[in-house]
Amino acid sequence: MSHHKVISLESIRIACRNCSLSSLCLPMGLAPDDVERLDEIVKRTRPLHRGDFLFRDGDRFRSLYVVKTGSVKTFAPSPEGGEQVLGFHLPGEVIGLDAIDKDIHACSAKVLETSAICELPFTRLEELTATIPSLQHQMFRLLSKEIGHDTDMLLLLGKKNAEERLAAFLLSLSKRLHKRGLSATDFYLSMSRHEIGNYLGLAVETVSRLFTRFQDDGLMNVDRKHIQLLDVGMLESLVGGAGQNRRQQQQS
Amino acid sequence: MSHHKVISLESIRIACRNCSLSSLCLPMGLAPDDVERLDEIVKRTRPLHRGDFLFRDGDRFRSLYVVKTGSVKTFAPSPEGGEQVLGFHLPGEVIGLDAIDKDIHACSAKVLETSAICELPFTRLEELTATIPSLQHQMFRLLSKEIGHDTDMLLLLGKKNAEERLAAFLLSLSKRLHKRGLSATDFYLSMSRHEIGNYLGLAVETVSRLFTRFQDDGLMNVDRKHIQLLDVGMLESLVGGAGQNRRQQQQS
DNA sequence: ACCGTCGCTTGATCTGGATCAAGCGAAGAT
DNA sequence: ATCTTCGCTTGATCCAGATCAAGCGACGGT
Repeated sequence: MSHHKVISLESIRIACRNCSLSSLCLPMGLAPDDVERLDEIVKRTRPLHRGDFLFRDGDRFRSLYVVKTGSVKTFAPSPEGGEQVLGFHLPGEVIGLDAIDKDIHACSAKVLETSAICELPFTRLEELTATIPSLQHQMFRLLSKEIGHDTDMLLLLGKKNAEERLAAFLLSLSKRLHKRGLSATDFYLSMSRHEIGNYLGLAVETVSRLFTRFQDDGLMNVDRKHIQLLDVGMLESLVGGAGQNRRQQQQS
Repeated sequence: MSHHKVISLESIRIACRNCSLSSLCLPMGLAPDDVERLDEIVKRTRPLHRGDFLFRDGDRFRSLYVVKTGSVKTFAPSPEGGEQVLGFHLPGEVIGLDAIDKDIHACSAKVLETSAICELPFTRLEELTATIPSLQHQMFRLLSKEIGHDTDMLLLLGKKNAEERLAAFLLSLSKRLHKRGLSATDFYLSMSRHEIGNYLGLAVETVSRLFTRFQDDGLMNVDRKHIQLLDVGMLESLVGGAGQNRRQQQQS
C-alpha cells in the first residue's frame, strides 16, 4: 500500500517479519516466504485506547484479532444482565476464535489500556491456510491451545478454592509476561480487582482480602496495580492445592 | 478392505455416507466425493464397553475420536489427585481436540456404556483438510464450537448457582438427544450422580437433593437413571436465573 | 486547587452448598 | 439364595466466601 519513502508514521506498522512477537504469534515456525504472505493480509489499525471495543457480542464475525501491545479483556453477557470475564489477552494472543463456528461473536472484547492490534480478516486467512499446510497446522494448534486453556479454567472454577484461584492467576500472568520478555516477578495489572474477581468467580472483596493476606504472608508485594512476586515457589505449591490437606477429591 | 460379499459382520462398519450422523458429524456439508475420501481414513473398531478408555491423560496424541453410538466422558486429573469431568459426549461429537496443540492428551476419555467409536488418525486428517477447503472450514468450525461450549461452561461455573447449573445440564442433554432423533423429554442418564456433580462443580448430595426438589416441584420425574422432563419452559426460565430475583450482577 | 466519582480495603454478618453421618435398595459376586 | 458393594437419598451441621456496610485515598474533570 505505501510506496512512499516515508516510514516515520508507518513505524507502528511493523511487518510480521520484524515483529518481536513472531515467535509467539501465528507466524511461529513458518517459512519466511509464508510469513510474508500472511503479513499481506494483516490490517494494522491505529492504537486503540482503554475502553475501546474490538467487537461486541452479537457482532458479525469477520476477523481474528491479535494483540500487538497492550492488553484486552473478553467477556460474555450472562442472561441476568451481568457478565463473565473470559480472559485477559496479552501481546501475541489471538482473540475471536470462538466466533468462527456461529459466525456471530458471543462475547465482547474491550481494550484495557492503550493497545496496538492486528486484524486478520478470516476469509483471507482461510484462503492462506488452504495453501500453506504449516499455517493450517498452526491454526489447528492455536484453536486447540485455546481449548486447553479453557479446560484449565474449568478445573480452576470447578475444583479450586479462592486462594488457589488467585495464586494460579498470578502465576499464569507471571509466566506469560516472562515469555514476552518482561519481568516474571514485577509487573503492573491492567485490569481491576473487580475484573479479576469476575474472571475467577470470586467477589471483589475476596480478591482484595487475598492480596492483603498474600502480602502479609510474604508471598508478594501489592501496591495498587503494582505487583511483585516474592515467593513464586510457595505460590506454586498453593496452586497445587497442598496448602492445607484438603479432603481427597471425588473420583466420580 | 473387505471385498467379500459378507456384510453381516461388517454391519458395524457403516460408511460415513450411510451413517445417520453425517449431518451432525464431520462430513456435515461436504460433497459426496469428499465424504468418500474422509471415509477412507476412518478406523472403526469393535464396540467398547463401560469403563474402557479411548485414551488416558499423558498418552501421545494420534487420533481424534468420534462417538458413533453410546456415550463417553472426558476428565482431567487435578494436582490433588481428584479429577474434573470435562464433558459427556454423545454420538457425532468429536473427542481429543484439546491435544492437537501439545501433542499429548491432557485428559482421559472413558466409555460410559457400550459404544461404537470412529477413530480419525490426525496426521491423515490434516492431509485431507489441506486439500479439501470445505473440510478445513469444518474443522475450524468444530474447534471453534468446542471453544464456544467451554465458554458456556465457564459462565455456568463462574456465575450460576446449583439450581441453574442442573437445569442447564438437563436442558443441554435434552437438546442434544433431540437433535439425534431421540426424545427431548424422556431419556436415560448414562452417567452417575457423582459424575454429574463433578461436572457441574457440585457435591453428589446437592445433585441428589435438586433432583428430588425438581421432582417435587413438578418439573420432572426421576426414577434412577430414567428422566422425564415435564416442564421444559420452567426449566429454561430457571437457567435464565430469573428464578428468584438475584442481585444485579457485577459489571466489572 | 477542589470536588466527585470510583476503585479498593476492611470489618461484620449471612448463607448456599459442602461436609459429615446414616441408612436403603439395586446390581453384581460367590 | 445370600452377601457385599456401590450408588443414591436424606438429615444435621459447618464453613468459605458472598453480601452488606462503611470509610479512604487516588485520579480525572472543571
